[in-house]
Amino acid sequence: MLMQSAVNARQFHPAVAAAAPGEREAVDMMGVVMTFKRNAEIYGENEAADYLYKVISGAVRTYKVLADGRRQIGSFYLPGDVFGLEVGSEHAFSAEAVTDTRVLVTKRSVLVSRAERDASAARQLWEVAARELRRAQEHALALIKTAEERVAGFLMDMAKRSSQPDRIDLPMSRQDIADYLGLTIETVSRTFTHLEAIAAIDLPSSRRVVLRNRAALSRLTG
Amino acid sequence: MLMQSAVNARQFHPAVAAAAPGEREAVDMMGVVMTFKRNAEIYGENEAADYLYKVISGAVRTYKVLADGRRQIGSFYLPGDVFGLEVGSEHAFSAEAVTDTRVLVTKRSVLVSRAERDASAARQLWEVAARELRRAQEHALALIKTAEERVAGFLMDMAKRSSQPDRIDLPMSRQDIADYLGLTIETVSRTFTHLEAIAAIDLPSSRRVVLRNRAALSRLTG
DNA sequence: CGTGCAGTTGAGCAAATTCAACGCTTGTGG
DNA sequence: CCACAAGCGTTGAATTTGCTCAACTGCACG
Repeated sequence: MLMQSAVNARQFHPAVAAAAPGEREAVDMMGVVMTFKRNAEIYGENEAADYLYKVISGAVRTYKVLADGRRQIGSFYLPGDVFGLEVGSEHAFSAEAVTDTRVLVTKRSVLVSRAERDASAARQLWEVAARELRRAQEHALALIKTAEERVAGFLMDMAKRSSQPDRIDLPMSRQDIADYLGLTIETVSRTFTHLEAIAAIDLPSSRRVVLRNRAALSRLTG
Repeated sequence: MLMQSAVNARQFHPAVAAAAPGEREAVDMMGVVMTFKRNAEIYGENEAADYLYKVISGAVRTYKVLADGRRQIGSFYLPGDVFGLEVGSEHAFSAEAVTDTRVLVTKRSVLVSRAERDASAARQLWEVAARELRRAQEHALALIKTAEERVAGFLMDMAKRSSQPDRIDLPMSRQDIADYLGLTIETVSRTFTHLEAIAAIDLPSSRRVVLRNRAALSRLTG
């Protein structure tokens, strides 16, 4: 299988083709596993959207940079999440690894042509797009709220996606959170501190959050 | 055709079935035309999303109301725009007519089953979803910007969708615009006035905007 | 043991909101 | 036909929220 993907290297992601054989690992016939170091670019805005990605471990952020340097993070993707599906032929956002990350990479055309034959594959593809739409809608909804509501909502969302029910290990920096929520790092930091002060959360370390009072937190959500 | 839709009333929108024959008009086999008065509800959040709507004339807003009464407008739909397509089985937003509005209503299942046979119909359906996703992403992007950037961007967007190149007839109130942009009516009003003061726009009346300096406006877009 | 990065905290400031008053248009009833 | 109420929009003043600028801490890594 590994040898076969070497033979078919041209059908995979450029970085896959370039990688030495030992750096990639075939998982099944649906794609190859790639690893990205912290902050490494996975793809760039306006690049051809020829591949779909599924996070195996680590975390990914998609983002845009405005003309004046402001950065807007579109989404964070955690293990199990699929990203890179675009409505057009090009990526609308850039994607980077937040931490060292392993992703399963599959050629989009393979999935699309399979979807044309297999209704359940088509439905899966639709599901990915659907999730993306819902995410964007909820993100827009969050951005009309106050700083405290945004941060509380972010934590609730992360908790829901976390493996442990009430503990969150944040893979991303305060700057990442700020750029996702449309706030400054200072405001995010202050809000974390404030949420700790009112006993809604605990902050054993800056990247670890324990939900101490879910009810209070969800009341702050707006 | 009109009589036939009367016979098949059960497959149409409840309001269609309830309407007297003279109040609806069949356009083609894809659906029936319905009219909604200013501020009339077209569908509600959490209702079954069994129909697709295409604006013929007028304007439509989709929105959610938060627990504390704040309203977030998801989108405005102008003639030619399709709305009501949801990723799940229920509407994520409510929809209302902004002004007296005529829409073409089609049963979703009809389009879906056609898409299963006809690839171009499938592509059209995908296109509608794609536009919706792009819209939501751009909306989120707009909401991290300053008030002036949001308003300028909104006007540029409306101008792009307007029939006349540099003149916009706004169908919606300042409150609608404010709820769409995540601002207050006062801030929207002040920003309009300010844009007029710097000669970026003219305001012959409160609902009419003339773009006087597109370059200045797009510079303010961020 | 420094150096650099990430995060926190404080003080002052700018942007947007809130509260309030007022003008204009529209529609309605006397 | 006029008077007046209601809705919409604008403007002003005070207040609040979040941002900017700046200093400082803790920690990891060379």
